[in-house]
Amino acid sequence: MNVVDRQSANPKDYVLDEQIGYRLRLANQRHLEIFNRIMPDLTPTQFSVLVRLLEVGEVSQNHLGRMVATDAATTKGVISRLAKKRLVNTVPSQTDRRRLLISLTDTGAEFTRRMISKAQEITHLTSARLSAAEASKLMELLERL
Amino acid sequence: MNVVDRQSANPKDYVLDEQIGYRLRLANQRHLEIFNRIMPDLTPTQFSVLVRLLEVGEVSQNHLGRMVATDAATTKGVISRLAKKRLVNTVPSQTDRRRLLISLTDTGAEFTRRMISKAQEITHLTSARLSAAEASKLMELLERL
DNA sequence: TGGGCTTTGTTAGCATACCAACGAATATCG
DNA sequence: CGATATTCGTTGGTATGCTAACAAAGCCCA
Repeated sequence: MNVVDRQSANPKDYVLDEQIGYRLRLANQRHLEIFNRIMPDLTPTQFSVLVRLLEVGEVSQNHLGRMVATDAATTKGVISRLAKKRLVNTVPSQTDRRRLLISLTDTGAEFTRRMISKAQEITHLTSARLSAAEASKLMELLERL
Repeated sequence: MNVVDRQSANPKDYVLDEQIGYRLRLANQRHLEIFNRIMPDLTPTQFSVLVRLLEVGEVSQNHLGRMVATDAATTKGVISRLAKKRLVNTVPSQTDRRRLLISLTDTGAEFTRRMISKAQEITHLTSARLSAAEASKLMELLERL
């Protein structure tokens, strides 16, 4: 069976539920549902921005976006919503007038530290149906992907 | 170390990159990028709707949404965009006047069958960095999640 | 130094994806 | 039968997440 044969196989051979993309979407959907239940005031993306800021301190908006794998346009929206909640500061850089420097407010830092225990619970609940060994195997495979 | 201790661990113990939710988002992002490259005319959700319709024939809009795990509001948008492309028909049910029956057009059915080989390529490329055994292990773990 | 290239942030546009609220139609059960 | 409950589709709102286009600022190098 050559490549062409494999690719032009009968549509019956293509089972949507067995495609990795579809499965990833469903897994993500389940995680989102858990996240929203445990941490209803933040989205996963907002939370990852806060955690990153706790790790690295002050950074420019685009750089921050790169550090959480969101593009510039998305990052802007996330930051402006976090700023509206007074969790982050946004100040223009003095040395590079293109840059907008983002950092946690005191409230934001305290809040983020408090949320981390909830985040651990979210991680725990998400992989609750797997053993510890399976969960770490899953992590490893996702990372290698 | 009791539960409270574990949950209130030092923030340093929480590494964003090791959280399953974050990893799932990145994996999904990678898949999206591949999908978009190989099948630029369709989104993954649109394609899964088409494949489902090929499997089951005519169904109501909400039922179809349930079969691909999207809520009613999302489904409506997806269907109307597919209808605009003339890939699906939408006709009111005669027996239940609330229902809108969705089915593939002839063009849509032919198109979907043709796209399936591309979809197989997408699945293949997405797990290209894993061995066959690892890929199927990943699928199993995602399914059990 | 000056002109081209790159980076930064912004905006507009599109597609998921969710919730909440709603009217219309149908089902269920007393 | 008739009141109540459920289901169906729609709409409006919010948040990601992407691309493309743009101006302003900074960088690089001839």
